[in-house]
Amino acid sequence: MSLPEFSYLDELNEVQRLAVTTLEGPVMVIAGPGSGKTRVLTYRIAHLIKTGVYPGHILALTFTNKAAKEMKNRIEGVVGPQAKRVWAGTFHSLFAKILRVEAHRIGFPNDFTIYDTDDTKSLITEIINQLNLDKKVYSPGAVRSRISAAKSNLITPKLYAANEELMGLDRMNRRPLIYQIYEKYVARCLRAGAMDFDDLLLQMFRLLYQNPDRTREKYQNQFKYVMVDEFQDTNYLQYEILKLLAVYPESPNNICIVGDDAQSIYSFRGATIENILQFESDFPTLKTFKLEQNYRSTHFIVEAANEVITYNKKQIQKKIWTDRPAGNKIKVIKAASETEEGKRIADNIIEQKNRHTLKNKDIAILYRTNSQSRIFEEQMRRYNIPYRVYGGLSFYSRKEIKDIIAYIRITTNDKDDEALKRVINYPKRGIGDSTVDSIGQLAEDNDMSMWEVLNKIDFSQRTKKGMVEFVQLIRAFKAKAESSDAFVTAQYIAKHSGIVEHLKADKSVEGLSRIENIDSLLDGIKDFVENDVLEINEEISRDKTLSSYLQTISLMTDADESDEAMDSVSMMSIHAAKGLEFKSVFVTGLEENLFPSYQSLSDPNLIDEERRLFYVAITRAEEILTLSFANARYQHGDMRFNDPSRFIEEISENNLDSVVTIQNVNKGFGEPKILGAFKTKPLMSGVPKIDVDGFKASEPGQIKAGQKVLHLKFGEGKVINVDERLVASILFPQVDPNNEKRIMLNFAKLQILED
DNA sequence: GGGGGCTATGGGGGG
DNA sequence: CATAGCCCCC
Repeated sequence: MSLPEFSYLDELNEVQRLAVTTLEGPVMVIAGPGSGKTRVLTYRIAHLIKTGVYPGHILALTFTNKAAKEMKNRIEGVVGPQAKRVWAGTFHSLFAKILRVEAHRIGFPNDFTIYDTDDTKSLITEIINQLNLDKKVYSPGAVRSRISAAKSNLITPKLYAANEELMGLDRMNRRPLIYQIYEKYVARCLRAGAMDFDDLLLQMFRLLYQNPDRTREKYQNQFKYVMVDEFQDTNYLQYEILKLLAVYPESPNNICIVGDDAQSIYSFRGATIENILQFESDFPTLKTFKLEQNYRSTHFIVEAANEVITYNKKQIQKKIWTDRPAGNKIKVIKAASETEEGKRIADNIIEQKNRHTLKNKDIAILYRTNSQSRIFEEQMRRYNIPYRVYGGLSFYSRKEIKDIIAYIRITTNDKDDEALKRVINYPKRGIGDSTVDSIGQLAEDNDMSMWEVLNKIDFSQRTKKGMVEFVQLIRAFKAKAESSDAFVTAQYIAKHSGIVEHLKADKSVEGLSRIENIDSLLDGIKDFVENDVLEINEEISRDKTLSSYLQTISLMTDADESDEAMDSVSMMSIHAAKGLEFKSVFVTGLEENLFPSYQSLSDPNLIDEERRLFYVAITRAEEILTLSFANARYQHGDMRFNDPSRFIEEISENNLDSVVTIQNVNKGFGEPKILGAFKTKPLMSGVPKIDVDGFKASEPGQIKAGQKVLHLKFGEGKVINVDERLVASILFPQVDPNNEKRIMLNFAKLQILED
């Protein structure tokens, strides 16, 4: 038992307690799903504070703002209101807040604006046009991701042009001039006083790197203890920033990272598991703790997760286990079409709610791509099941909201050309595309912002009226912002920009809801001004300007607005489900070409990432896990017939609800002609008959390569190989004579027949 | 030069 | 199925 003031330590298991109480020096916590990671993070911070560390000296980087908020609330429960002084938030939101104070040191205005993906693409498109390049070859999306990858790896335009590997790849893709677009893009962002998402990291790095004496030292002293959650999803740049903060002569290296290589699902945006390996070699005195006990899920679910992940070769060795009851086996729903998939899931939800007395909010439907949500929404409405869709088109990406925001942006930062382009002719005031283009060209040639051009150049009579109108409008907004608070200004902007008026002309349901959306945006701003919404840190939460508001919402994601009070079924992408848990989870669309996605099929590394995504999906479930797939679905406009996902087959029948899978295999098809078109591959080719009574399992350690063994489901097999994790490759000729199965010896029961 | 309607094309995950 | 680009009319 601990001293009364440390009583929270009694709520931890032994490894958790060690991770919480090892406060000094580098620490790595490898935390399996449901292993109490949040609890460890929370108590570790609480413990730091309880042992005398000033809360404002603790930096805690989380994956979502919501996670940070929850963590702070829980810390507050242990140590009281001083928890508010902890610096907790996402990399992006925290660095944005720091840059709001420091950006002038690296050539940006402190009230820089944040370009979202749309702004970035639109700017890249403009540059492509200015360079007279073909938009079909240089597709803005592809160019953007090359630039993003370069930034995430600290490759400047100069380094890019000098890098043979990158340049060679671009030449191969017939896009040799990406480096020029990159160079121009960087210059344009600087000129516009704008940072994109990658810049929030990159400019933070530059700030620390280029100002070693004052600024870097200041933040090194500020953040005496650094903690990073979901470290497996950080990229090279993020790690380099962490090193600037925590590694310096005489640094105590108080850095603690928490993560799980098996849950790394963001390599597409530059995250690299290499960071974990790098961390081990950068900090040789590192203490590592592995949290392997799963408190979330029942036995069958944990076992299925373990089975699936063994198919990935590269992993940090660990084994997740649970002492929770066996629970429900995993059910597989086979549907004829995506519509039927939706219906059967709705049926199952109703049944589960009755049989297991679940609430709607205990249930989640997960999918690989956001576009799959539509069908589920339709069916939930049909069955009167309340639901909420997370992700996809968030509130702040609606057109009417972006329009108002664009006016606010141009008001707070008149150099923001992307905002200007968005609203200079909305509502219509007679300024057409070619006029806007020529303003853009003038701005480019004179190295000034479009706003400056508007203020300096005389236009032809024809467009003059609209132009003068626009300039005076923005000037009035700026004046209002000088004298009023964010809410009053925003209200003024909404009213005088003409947007609301323009929308009122539209009497349709959509038109009305757009006006309602603008109203709720204004409510949000009012709330921001009046209530002390604590984000990140108490000391910097008093900034109530419009530009501070803009930064807050730019980094807000849908998950951050989740409404716990509502009792509705949650629908979201698997990426968005990371870190969440539900009593019952449906993982849908389990078909080859969809999950795993067709883009991943040719690359084993991408398949492994898809598998980790599947691993994340199934480990969200506490008690009930249901997998579903459709034989046929509309993809890209026409009907496709996909095979069931390989991931279903990677779960052994031990853990599947065989009654449902076997009996339903031939049920539920619509028209027979669909059946004929669907080349079904049986989940298991043959089911050998085995004498169960005579079976006697051998010790896992005794299984060796070359032996002949007996498995209760698969029959006789030959052991090809056993690796150090006690995973055996075994060929079961009766099941599949061509492919070995990977059997986890600690879970599967095998009897040695012949040595 | 600006505005509106029609056809062609392309489509992952997210801060 | 949504957006961009194109064409035609004002």
